[in-house]
Amino acid sequence: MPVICWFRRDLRLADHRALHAAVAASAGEVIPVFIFDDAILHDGYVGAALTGVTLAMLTALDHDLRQLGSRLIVRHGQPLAELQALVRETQASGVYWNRDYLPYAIKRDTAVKLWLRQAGLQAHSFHDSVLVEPEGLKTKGQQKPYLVFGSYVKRWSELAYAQAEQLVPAPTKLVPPDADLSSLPIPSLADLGFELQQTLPTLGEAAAQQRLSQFFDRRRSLSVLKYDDARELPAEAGTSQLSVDLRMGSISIRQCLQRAVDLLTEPLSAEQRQGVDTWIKELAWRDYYTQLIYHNPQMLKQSLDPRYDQIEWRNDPAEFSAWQQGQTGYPIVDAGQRQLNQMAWMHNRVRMISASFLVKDLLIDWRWGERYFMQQLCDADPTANNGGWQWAAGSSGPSAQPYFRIFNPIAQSKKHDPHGTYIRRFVPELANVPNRYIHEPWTMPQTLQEHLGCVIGRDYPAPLVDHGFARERALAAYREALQQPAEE
DNA sequence: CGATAGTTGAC
DNA sequence: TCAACTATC
Repeated sequence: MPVICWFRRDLRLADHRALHAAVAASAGEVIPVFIFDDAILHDGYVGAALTGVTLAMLTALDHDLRQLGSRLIVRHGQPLAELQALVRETQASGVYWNRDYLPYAIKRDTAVKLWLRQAGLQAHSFHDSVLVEPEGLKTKGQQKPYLVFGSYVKRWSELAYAQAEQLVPAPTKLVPPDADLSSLPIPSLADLGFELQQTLPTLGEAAAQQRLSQFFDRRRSLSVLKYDDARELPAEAGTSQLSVDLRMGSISIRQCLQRAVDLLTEPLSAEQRQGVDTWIKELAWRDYYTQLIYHNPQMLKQSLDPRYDQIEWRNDPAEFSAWQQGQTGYPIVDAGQRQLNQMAWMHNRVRMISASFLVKDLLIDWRWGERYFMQQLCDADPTANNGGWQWAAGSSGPSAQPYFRIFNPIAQSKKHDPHGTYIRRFVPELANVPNRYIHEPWTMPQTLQEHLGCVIGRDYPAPLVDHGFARERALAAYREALQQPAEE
């Protein structure tokens, strides 16, 4: 009897636990299914870039399945109803899937599991998309979920490393679904009501494997061995570029960790070892935020520390618009926002600078920024994005980013883009501005501005706000909100 | 309980 | 040094 393998954010064949188990249970008679869900597609957070990524990944998955003699069955509707129809049509004995930990997904999957059990069918869900599941790691004494990353990560490694030793292979052959089992064509973006200007990277499992190999290629000048320093430089390609693959599951998180752990067994300098360790820590952040939101689902809508929702945000629409378009007058912020608008991706260091600027300098509610990033980023992931924004706002509990630590966009720019390479790449108006002025072009003498054809206020915006002033304003607003006890 | 520490900072 | 607080063991 066939079984259904329900693909969601795990669009690959290698080290896919639900697929592996489904193949074993059915002797390869697996119905691979993806269901477009309007509740997700039109929730106001999902943008053209993430949707485009999903479509490309599905096309690649279908292609890869066909290499094994099978094909992807695509449906569109309410997941429960669609699965019920598919079970009827295929006489499947059950449904297999990898677990997802967001509130909507939990509710959806629980309903599916309940129906399957009541119908006497198999319901099998798997630990797959994270290294350590949210219930898998609690504090020692009280068995409570962790709030502090440092404490979490101390005990995370051992559990995570054990997972990295348990990879399962991709199937080598699959029984094709019945020829008359209907499948929708993979839609175009326009079909789904989206329009995408940006060019996306090459996507799919093969592309993901290539990105992983490149990042771990010791011969390349910017491999994981240089990650500790190189990740801070937005002008360099010093990051793994795997965020989109980890978002859609075109690569297995266990395989990522396995590569890193393998590399650590080789002789490495202290600096190289630090690069690998730091990257592994980034994988831990992913699990940390997953469990934080799993145990505190309200933080998707509110600050984890409710006092931060008492901040009197200014929420100026014109300033928000200027930030979105990369017209704040702060070159590093504008470069970041324009990179986002041009590439549907932004370097992580600049995400932090830009987020801090929106929240602290402009005093705009972090949720506005969170939503815009979700709509624009090709790697948009509710968990990582919410975690990152709450961190920038300082609002996620016992934060190591206290509210009085306010990023200075000029100092950050000098430190992480010292030659202005990144700025000039995305802000062409500033291409001819000398290094001395590139981080704060409004300090250029008037004659130089005119000589360069880069007059502040005409060719490039004057700063939206003075950082020194904005810093004091933010400190006052935060102090005021935090002094008051939290309202219910 | 008391001791210790808190992603990536700024002034 | 910044301000004090809280999570964790």
